[in-house]
Formats: sequence, structure tokens, C-alpha cells
Amino acid sequence: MMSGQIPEYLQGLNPEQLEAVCHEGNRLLILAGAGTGKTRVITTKIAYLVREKHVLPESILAVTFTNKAANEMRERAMGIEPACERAIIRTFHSFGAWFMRRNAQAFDLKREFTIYDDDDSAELVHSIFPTFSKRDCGDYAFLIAKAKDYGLPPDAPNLGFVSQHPEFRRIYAAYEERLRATGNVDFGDLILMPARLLEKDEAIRSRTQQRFRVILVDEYQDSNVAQFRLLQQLASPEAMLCVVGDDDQSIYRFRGAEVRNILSFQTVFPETKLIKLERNYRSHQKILDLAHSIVSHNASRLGKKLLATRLGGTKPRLAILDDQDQEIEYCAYIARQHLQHGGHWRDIAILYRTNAQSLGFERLFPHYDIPYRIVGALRFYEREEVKDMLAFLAFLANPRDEVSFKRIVNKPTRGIGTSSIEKIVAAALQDDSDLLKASEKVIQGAHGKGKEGLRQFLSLIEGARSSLGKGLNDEGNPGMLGALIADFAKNSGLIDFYRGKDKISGTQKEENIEELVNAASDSPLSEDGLLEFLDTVMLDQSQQRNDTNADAVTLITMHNTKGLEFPAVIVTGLEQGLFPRNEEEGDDIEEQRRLFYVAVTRAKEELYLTACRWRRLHGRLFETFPSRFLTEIDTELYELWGASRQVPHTGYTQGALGPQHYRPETKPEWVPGMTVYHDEYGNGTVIKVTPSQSAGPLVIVKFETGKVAQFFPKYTKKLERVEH
DNA sequence: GATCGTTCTATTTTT
DNA sequence: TAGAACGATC
Repeated sequence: MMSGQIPEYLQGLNPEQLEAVCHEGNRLLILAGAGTGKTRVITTKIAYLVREKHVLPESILAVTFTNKAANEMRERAMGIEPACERAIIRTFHSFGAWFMRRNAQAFDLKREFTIYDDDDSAELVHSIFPTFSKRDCGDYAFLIAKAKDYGLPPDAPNLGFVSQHPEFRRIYAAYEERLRATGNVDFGDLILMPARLLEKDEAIRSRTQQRFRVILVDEYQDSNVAQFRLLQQLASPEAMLCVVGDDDQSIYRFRGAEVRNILSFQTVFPETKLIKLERNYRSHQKILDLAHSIVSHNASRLGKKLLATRLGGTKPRLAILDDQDQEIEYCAYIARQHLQHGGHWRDIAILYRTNAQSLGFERLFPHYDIPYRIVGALRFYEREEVKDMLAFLAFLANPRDEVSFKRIVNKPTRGIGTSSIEKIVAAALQDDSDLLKASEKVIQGAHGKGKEGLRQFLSLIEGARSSLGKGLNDEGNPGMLGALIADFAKNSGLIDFYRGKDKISGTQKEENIEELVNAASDSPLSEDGLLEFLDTVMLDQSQQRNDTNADAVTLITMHNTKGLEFPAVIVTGLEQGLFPRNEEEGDDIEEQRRLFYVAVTRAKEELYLTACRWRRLHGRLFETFPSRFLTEIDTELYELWGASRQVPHTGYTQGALGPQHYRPETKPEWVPGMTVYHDEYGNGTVIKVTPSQSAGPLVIVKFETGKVAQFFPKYTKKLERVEH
């Protein structure tokens, strides 16, 4: 700093945060636990570098994983130092797209490429292999995406790491070839292609490295192998590379995230300075202790322990309930109580592992008069009609885009059958031309209804292309993209088509189109405007405008809660087989444990955990056992909520759906000192028996191996009394 | 090319 | 249980 005077924006940082902001070494790993103010650190650091160190904002690159996080980062940095507007603050993928558009030639791409999402990829696989089922196509697309996440091209020797399938390499290679023919890229390409280009093209590499003197990465624990390779290429030894993350919150392994990126950061860059942020500003200590008790069972972690700055707080509470309906009723009861104590509905979040678990809440909450909102259910850009419009735009931008062409060419039906479409696609591939030219060609030989339909479609596209080229609306003024979409919806007959569907099925397709038109109403009617709009839309498929302000209970998957916080959190469905699933072991178990950790660290004041003895799954009723994660938690850290007394009723009585046939068996008694045998742990001695009201006694056993574990004998069959 | 009945299958999802 | 996907049928 220039003088002894500490600038205002640095005041209020704790010593570790301040150190993280001011540290000047080239490799910095900030291990930031949940709720430790990591966004504040990263944004303050950007502003600090610009303001105090006179780093050019343009030479700062900050990458995150979600658009929401990127936007927040930019706004907060600008709040401190307006010049930060010029910094490149983007998601990884949006940075990739930015980089690829600027260097399109080096990638052998036309400027007008658009981005295929996962569905489009699956469609492309289906195009190449029409005999494959939709499902298989989706699976292959997933594997291809995963291969790219791991940085593996089709000819990679170790492609077997992703799939052992003998045909996978061939399928992947065919996909790549066809994708290149369309001139488009997929999500994986946005990372892997820049990484590979920088690896092999020294001129571009050094030019890029000279530009970016500072590289910051948020949520680093979620980065994948390809992203790591990209970072390695972007960051010259002289550049400052600062990664911020929490190894305990890595929960996207199934999507290619590689915890080892953060675990081994110090090994890869030995000069790394490590700063841990462990002061938590969100939750009180009792919640943090429970969270720590969970995650400390993981072997693969750098290790850190959160310390609360907030005082007081009540112990988390565990409730063992009979079945889902009772679990829902319990949640309703908790929510109501919260309100009676002056809280709001919006303070409460109900967390679950699978989306399907929201169904019960949706069914019963109206009866309990509990307002709710579901986060992450159906996404705006996944809707049929929205995808149709986007396909139209994408095809307008890039007439080689086979997937988009197929989606709209015969919708609504214009009599263009599969065989005509195949002919057109084949002709385009044959002549290495685009689908418009190929259509013109095929139209010669066509006749009847199909010919007329194709002519209609072509004139529709021609009209749109010409107004895009002119950039003017009907009055001769500069036009907007929104109007183009609206015109297309009308002229193509799609709007009538949707209107009909809306009438029959009560959907809101027409409204959704209007919403999309609105979203595009600020985009200029030009090639650039079009590409920019498509990028924004394709790269931000987050659940649109769910009114966060509404006073309603939040229903949400544990995954979706990352980065959020709530005064009261209920983590439901803590049963073996559901969370974790039975087949999960090793690294998977550790990831699930981290997910549990993420879930409980969302709570600011109240934390509730629930498990059911019976769970309906795929229409069948199963007897379940408490999650192994529950038995791992030190019993001192939570209170057991007794449920042998009835869950207080909230007015609504349900039908006799419950499992009436279930009668708790009377198990033999358990007393301290008793010798027991456990399926996995062997012989042991009961050291303590705690009665509970609903779950039967809780038995704590010290095994000969030294391991201490606790059980509800009522729920486990693995623990047996040894007869004397 | 729409509609109906049968069959299958069943996490999580930043981009 | 419930939704999607596929094949058969009109």
C-alpha cells in the first residue's frame, strides 16, 4: 500500500482475508471454507490490484463456473473500483467462447459458429447413428463430454478411462468429424480446444500470456482436467495465478470435476502460498461442529476447520420419521413453527438428494397452506418452443448447423419427410456446402407437397436473412433481434401451432416465446447481435427468473444449494440407499459426504435432519436404514427429535396411505457392557445406550478394532447380541 | 403424421 | 409410480 493508511475497502477484512488480498506471490491457493467470505476476498483482490498495484484491468482474467457468480463478481469488484469493468470476468466456458471467436481462424472455424448444448450433442449422435436409441445417443454424448472434460481426444491412448465400450472411440471420432462439418462446437470444445491450441501454437500462447498478468479462479475445486490444462497454458510463470476453492465442497465429480486439481495444486506449483480462510460468518458453531464431524471422515482433503464468528445457536435436530408423508408433515410443522417465531417462509429451505423427492411436497404443501417454490425444476431454455426459436436463430447464423435445421425445417409440418431431410443433409456433406444450398439443390428433384413445403421454409429463412443483413425493421429504422424472432414465430406458423397446444394441454408456450422475444429485444438486428445473443443464451441456461423475492419455502436439491444460505435448513431423506446410494463407495462416498457437508453448511441458524424408516421408491415401498453419514456424526452434536409422539397435526389429515402393515418389532434389550457382534466391524462391547422415543435405543459400541460406532438396532440387522 | 398402447427404467447437472 | 420412448395402427 502507498501509505500507512489502510483504504476503506480493506478495512473490515480479517487478517487472513487481508493477507489473501495483498499477497503478491505468483501462485496462491486460498482454501476458503463455506461462508468465509471468499467472494469478498476475490473481488477485493481484483479491485486492490487495479487500484493499488496499478494492474491494467484488461490484463486481469477472473473465471468462475456460473454466470450468476461471474456477474456478482464483476458487480462487486466494480463497486469498489469502477475500472474493473474492463477486467475479463467470465465463466470458464464463456471465456473459451470469447477466446475462440477472437481466434476463430486458428481453430479452423468460421466466425459464425454457435454452441451445441448437451441435448444438441445427443441429437448429433443420433443423426450420425440413426439406429441408436435416443437413450444410447444421450449416453454417448455424455461420455464424449466427459472425455473432453478429461482432455481426451478420440485418439487418446487412455480413452478407456472414460469408457471401455469397444465402439466408443469410433463413435466419438465420427461425432467429432460431423461436428466439425457443422462448423459448430460443443461445451467441452470451449475448454479443450483453447487448451490444445495454446499448447501447440507458441505465438498465440505468448501473445495470450502477455495479455493476462493476473488469473483468478473461483470455485477451483470444481475445475476439470481440461480446465486445469487451459489454466496452465494461460498462466505464464511471471503471471499471478490465484485459485480459490474448498476441497470439501467438490460435488461435481460426475460432471468431470477433479478434486485432485485443488488437492495437488501445491505439488504442481511448489512455490504456492497457501492461505486458509476458516472464520465463518454464516452459521453458528453448533452447525459448524456437525458439518466438521461429517466431512472429517473423508481421507482426501487438505484439512481445515471452520470457526464461527457468530455466537449462540441451537443444536441441530435429527428426526426419524415413519415415511415420506410424515417427513413432509414434519417439514410443514417446522416451517409453521418458524413462522410463529416471527420468521418468514422464505427463510426455510428443504433439501433433498433427488428431484423426485420434491413431488411429495408439491402434493401435500397446498393442503398445509405452505407456499413453496421449486428451484431447478424445468429450465426456460430447455422448453420445446424456446429451443425451436433458438434453433431458428442458430441456423440463421450458421446454415451448416444440422441439428438446428432438422429441428425446425418441418415444424410445423410442411410435408418435408425424413427422406428429403436426409437427402439434404447428405448433399451438404457431400459438397461441403451448407444446408441452404443443399436444399436448393434437392428442391429441383422434389415434387408435390414436399417441394412446396421446402420452398416455403427457404423463403422464410431467406426473408429473415435479408432483414438480418439489412439490420432494419419495417419502418427502415435499426431493428432488434426480438422482432425477428416474433416475425419468424408468426410466419413459420409455429405460434399458431403452440397456441393450439396451449389450448389442449394448458401449457404456456406462447408466453414463453414472448418472454424470449423480450430477452432479445435489446439485441441489435445484426450478425454480431445475433451471435452475441446466442452465446449469452447458450452459456447461461440457468433456471430463469424464479422470483426469489416471493415469500415461499424453497424446495431444492442439495447440489443446487451451493453458494446459497438460509436461516433454516431441513436436509431430508437421510437414508441408506437414497443418500448415499447403496452402490456408492470409495471416492463416490467421499463426494456424497461433501454434498452432505455442503447441505448443512447452508444453514445460518436452524438445522434439521430427517430420515424415514420407509421410503417409496419407483412405486415400491422399502424399509430403509439411516444414512451411514448419520451414524458417523458424533451423537453429542445433535438432538434426537422423538417421534413416537405424533407429529403435531397442522389440520390436514391424509388418507390411509401409510404403511399400516408395519409394526415395530420388540427387539431384545441393550445394556452397557454387553458383548455384541457386527457384520463389518466384528466383536465389540456396548459402552452406552441412549434411549430415544421414535428410533428405539441408540447403542454405542466400542469394537475390538478400537473403532467406536453407534447404531439404532431397530434399523440395522448387522448388529447382533452375542449370547452368553 | 398423429395417436394410442406397451414397455422400460429410475442421481446429482455449474456450462 | 410416472414419464419417456418406441412401435403399431389408422
